[in-house]
Amino acid sequence: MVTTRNTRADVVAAAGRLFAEKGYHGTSMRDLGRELGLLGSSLYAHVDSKQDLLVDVVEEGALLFQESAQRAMTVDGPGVERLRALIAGHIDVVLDYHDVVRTFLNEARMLDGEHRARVIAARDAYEQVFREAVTEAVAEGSLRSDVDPKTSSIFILSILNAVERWYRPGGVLGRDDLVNAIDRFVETGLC
Amino acid sequence: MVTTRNTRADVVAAAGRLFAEKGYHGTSMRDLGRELGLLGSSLYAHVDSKQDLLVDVVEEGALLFQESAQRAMTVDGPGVERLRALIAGHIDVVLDYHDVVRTFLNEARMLDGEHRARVIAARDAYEQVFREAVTEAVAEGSLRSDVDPKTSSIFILSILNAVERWYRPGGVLGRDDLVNAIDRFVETGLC
DNA sequence: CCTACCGATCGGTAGG
DNA sequence: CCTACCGATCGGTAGG
Repeated sequence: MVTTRNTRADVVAAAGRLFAEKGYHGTSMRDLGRELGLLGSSLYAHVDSKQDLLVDVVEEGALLFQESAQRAMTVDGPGVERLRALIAGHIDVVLDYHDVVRTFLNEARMLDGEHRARVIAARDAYEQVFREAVTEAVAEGSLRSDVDPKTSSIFILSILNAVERWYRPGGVLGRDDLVNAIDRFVETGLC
Repeated sequence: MVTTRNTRADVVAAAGRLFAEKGYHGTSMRDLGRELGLLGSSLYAHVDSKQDLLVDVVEEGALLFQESAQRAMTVDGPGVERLRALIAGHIDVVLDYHDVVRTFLNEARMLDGEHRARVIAARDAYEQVFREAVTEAVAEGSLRSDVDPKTSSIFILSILNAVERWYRPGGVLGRDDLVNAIDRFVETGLC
């Protein structure tokens, strides 16, 4: 096996892993170098600063969710179907980009003011897509008329984002089972 | 106003605030000293190590949730009432001990193996109380018979724990409104 | 990507 | 709780 040179993408991916596991401030550039088999100082051939790596990882996360929302909104049919597509798409992102998502959810607050503001704006826009799907589903009669789209969207996203904290692939609960369980819980609750 | 000496409890409380805001690794002992109006080195008159402070804050959080669960389980009547008491109690803890809860939820993973294991055990025991309430509520017919107590409890706790991330007191949504909205969402969903 | 290094800051200690 | 300090580690740079 040849040991090949690392690309910037390799460095960002490794940063995502370590930031997810130990946090941004709990990860040193020397830790990151070790993960890639080089010295901490060598990383500066790829990036200008440690903060740059956090920016890259977090913006990748924001982009993944944005793209997922765009795909879900192309689903035609009733609003409740678009809501289900948003849920399934979110779960896909969480499970397929576990480390990026963890860093996006837990470490974005470590960004400097300007970048943090952009991430918050992206997150708000993403939440807005959920609200619109809920609003449509209420209007078409798929959901109860007294449902508040804002609060409901927060509750749905709370369940979706927490998946990163407890779900482990390969268990008895498969991905489709998970999505179905969330759909069911969201649509009919426990009664 | 007299400037009085800090107690260990003051130090732990300030640590909770800073750990919640900037993370454990993002908070230095000098930051913490500044918060209390003294030098970083002076903190060692109160604690043996920085890790001790994290242990104190996180174990306080674990205790608060444990006590809340114990109170909720004294509620007699149907299981669904105990579930509602668990939900209301959890929200009280989250809103009354915001910083402790944030640190408990986000920084416990920074603990060393032994302490982290204890916190995980406490969290599992707490979740188990939710499962039992759901199981009883299913048995008595308050909740659907095909409800899975384990997954349902995780979803409920996902909503409850996320409150720390978005809810701000003093807004249009009061504490009782919040609890009622969660009860409604959990029991009947959006349909 | 390494060598060699920088000033700053880290958690923590001895002694008062 | 402060003074004075410790060795270790931090993010980062110059030059190759």
